[in-house]
Amino acid sequence: MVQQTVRTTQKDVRVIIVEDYKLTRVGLRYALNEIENINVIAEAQNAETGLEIIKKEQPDVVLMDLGLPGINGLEATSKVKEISPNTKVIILTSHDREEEVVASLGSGASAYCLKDIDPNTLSNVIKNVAKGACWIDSNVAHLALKLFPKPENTEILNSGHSMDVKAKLTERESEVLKLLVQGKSNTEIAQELIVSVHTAKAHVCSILQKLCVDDRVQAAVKAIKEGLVSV
Amino acid sequence: MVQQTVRTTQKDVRVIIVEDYKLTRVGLRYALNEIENINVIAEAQNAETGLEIIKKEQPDVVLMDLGLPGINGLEATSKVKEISPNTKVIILTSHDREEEVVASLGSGASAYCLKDIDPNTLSNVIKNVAKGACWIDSNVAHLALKLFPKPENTEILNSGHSMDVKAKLTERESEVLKLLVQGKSNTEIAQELIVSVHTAKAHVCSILQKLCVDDRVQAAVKAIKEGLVSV
DNA sequence: TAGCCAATTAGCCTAGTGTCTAATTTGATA
DNA sequence: TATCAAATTAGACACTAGGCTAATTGGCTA
Repeated sequence: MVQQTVRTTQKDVRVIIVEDYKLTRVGLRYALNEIENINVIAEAQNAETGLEIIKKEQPDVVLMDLGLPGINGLEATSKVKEISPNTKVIILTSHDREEEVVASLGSGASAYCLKDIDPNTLSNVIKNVAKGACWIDSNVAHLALKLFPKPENTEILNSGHSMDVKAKLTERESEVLKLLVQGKSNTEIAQELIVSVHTAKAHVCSILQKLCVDDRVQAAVKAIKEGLVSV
Repeated sequence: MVQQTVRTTQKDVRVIIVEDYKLTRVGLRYALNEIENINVIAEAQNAETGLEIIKKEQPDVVLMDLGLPGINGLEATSKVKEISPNTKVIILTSHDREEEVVASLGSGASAYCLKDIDPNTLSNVIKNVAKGACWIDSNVAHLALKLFPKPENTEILNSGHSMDVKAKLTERESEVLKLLVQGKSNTEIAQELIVSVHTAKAHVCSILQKLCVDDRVQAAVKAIKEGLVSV
């Protein structure tokens, strides 16, 4: 099978590899340098030296191992985004633990690949991530996707159907809920909305009833989980 | 440029297109049927008929437009995951609003593409999404990525460096925090851990101090935001 | 026009919260 | 061994929260 890709004016994606195992490093470099439009400009076997090079070179993409000695891949990823904000980070690891996937993306990574990825796919990922895309390996994607809040009441989006179970909050109640999630007390909410504490309490009370929860902590958690407020 | 892909034993990815504009539908079908290993088995111009076909055919992938008449693409995506859980949904739209991106992924979509995607990339996305991967278009990926909690204290993951600002929670405190986020009162926490209320309060108190917050609502919100607890 | 609902306010009462000081036990570390 | 941190418990105190009843106002609808 032959795929013809027409990319005439495309400039090279400049890549740096940070990986402690020499064998993997060399293998990666070899595989990627076969690919047109990808240029591995440097390698590092630990985060410290990797960060130095990245600061100097400001590459398009960094391939980052998670299990590095010293500063680990996660911390390194955060640092990369500090010292070279336009550089995209692709995590390349053999771990498939949920915490690591989520933490990686939270640290600023744009992609998460397991090491058994085929080189062809990896090269496509590199090119697309360089442009800003996000990619998560098929073996762990579900772990990341389940984090997104289910839109049960995003009024803007649904066409008036469904909206079944939960009674909609009034506009005022939504305002109160937002402040509640910010950790404001009833007194603070009252001050912010320029109403009496009694009013604030009344709103909170009906929010609790509508969300079917017992107290404001549960209300806050539910609001975040279901995307009722923008976190 | 020529990419050689070795996929001898790969079976076809069965695709259904749900899109109201005939022109786009036909164009998509034409473009995708050019690609090896992708087989567009049906089209629908609205969600209702699309869902019927999907229920019957149980395809590998659905290409879903967001702006459908009647049931919209988001609701349709949720329904797809109900009637055919193994079918992956790729959102194909021209919208780039944050709410829609997040709501799509929350509704069960595995990928979000803008309509100006090049067919070659789309075909790669289809094949990889069919295997379980997640893909987000370069123009909107940042909107989704910023949702992931920044891991400021994921002990398991960091190598002992940094850990600067916030004091680590003890094991017991983490347990308490977890219950707190579930909306449990101090009394309930005490019962669950088989300790006195005083103990529970003591733990909560030190959690508040370590997280630098004033009350348990803020603690819960912070815990969720920073991924200190699995939601 | 009558009725309903959102929003507002008030008082009251019980239960829960957060802070403080103080003390004991246990396991790990220097 | 001496010391330290974590976990535990207690009492007390000032607030805060949540539930209840009740009343007023303004806007929308049957």
